[in-house]
Amino acid sequence: MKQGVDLQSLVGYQVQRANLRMEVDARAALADYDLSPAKMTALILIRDNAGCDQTALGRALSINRSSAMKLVNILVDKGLIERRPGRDLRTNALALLPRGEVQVEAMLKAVRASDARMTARLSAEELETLQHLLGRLGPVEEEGDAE
Amino acid sequence: MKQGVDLQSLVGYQVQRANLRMEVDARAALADYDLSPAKMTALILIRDNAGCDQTALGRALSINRSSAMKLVNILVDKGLIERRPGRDLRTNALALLPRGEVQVEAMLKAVRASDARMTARLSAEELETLQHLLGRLGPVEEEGDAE
DNA sequence: TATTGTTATACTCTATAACTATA
DNA sequence: TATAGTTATAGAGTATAACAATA
Repeated sequence: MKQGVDLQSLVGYQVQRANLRMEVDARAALADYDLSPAKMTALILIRDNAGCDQTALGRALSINRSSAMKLVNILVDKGLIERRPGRDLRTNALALLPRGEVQVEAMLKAVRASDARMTARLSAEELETLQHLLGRLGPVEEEGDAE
Repeated sequence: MKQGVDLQSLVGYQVQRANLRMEVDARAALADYDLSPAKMTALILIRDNAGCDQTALGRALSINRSSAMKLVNILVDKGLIERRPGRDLRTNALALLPRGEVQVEAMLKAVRASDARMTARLSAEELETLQHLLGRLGPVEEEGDAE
């Protein structure tokens, strides 16, 4: 199937295809844990930001409050995290439970192996370049864009 | 919200975040057309592979026959493509209609502008490097992997 | 007034399973 | 037997809208 110059020349398309390949492999690496890569990310964020609330978690994942709620419910039901009293009566403080810590470590091991295999064709220097360039993809504020 | 070294060091995570940023912007750029970036991709593939069947289109998009069916139905309903008799009686030959051609051109213009804005921080050389590195992300066949 | 959590509902995208017609 | 299209159904992930409690 021809892809043509129109698709090939779009960086967004290339990023999307690369992401799909990476994600499929990472998902397979996590199959034993019944958690998607995104849910592993949530666990790591909760671990590294102990006591954060659901809304902040959602912001970090680029999902809204309601979606974050659903995600947190799933992780709570699996016994990986816990809702504790937060900084005021509206707010939860999310905490990773011991079982969650163990699971995060195991999942990270599996995902790191996937990541290493998928990036094996790149040298250490190329990897650093790739990460640097990816980090610079983003909107550039235009003339009238500031408020 | 701290992201921590565990996430930062995963190339898959960086690709996913970059893809999300690119996709949000491209989707916004296509808002006038009521078609997602993926549907635009489908139109381009049909245009550049006139007469292809649904299964081949699905393969190119990494979706299965059934999902490709749904996608094709939507594009047909919008009057952008057409199912024509294929190479045998089982098969459709997909064809972009004149209205679809006009629409693809307009959408490409919008998406190219989005892509240009999102990559504006990178030089031409850096862009080429990025595309090259992205293209090399993928599984490396291991010892016992061949059949 | 603004924010957090919550619930109900709906939409998009994809998948599986089964069927029909054709090869 | 295998393949293409089709249909019904289901699941994951996300969103919007509304509400209660709290700030």
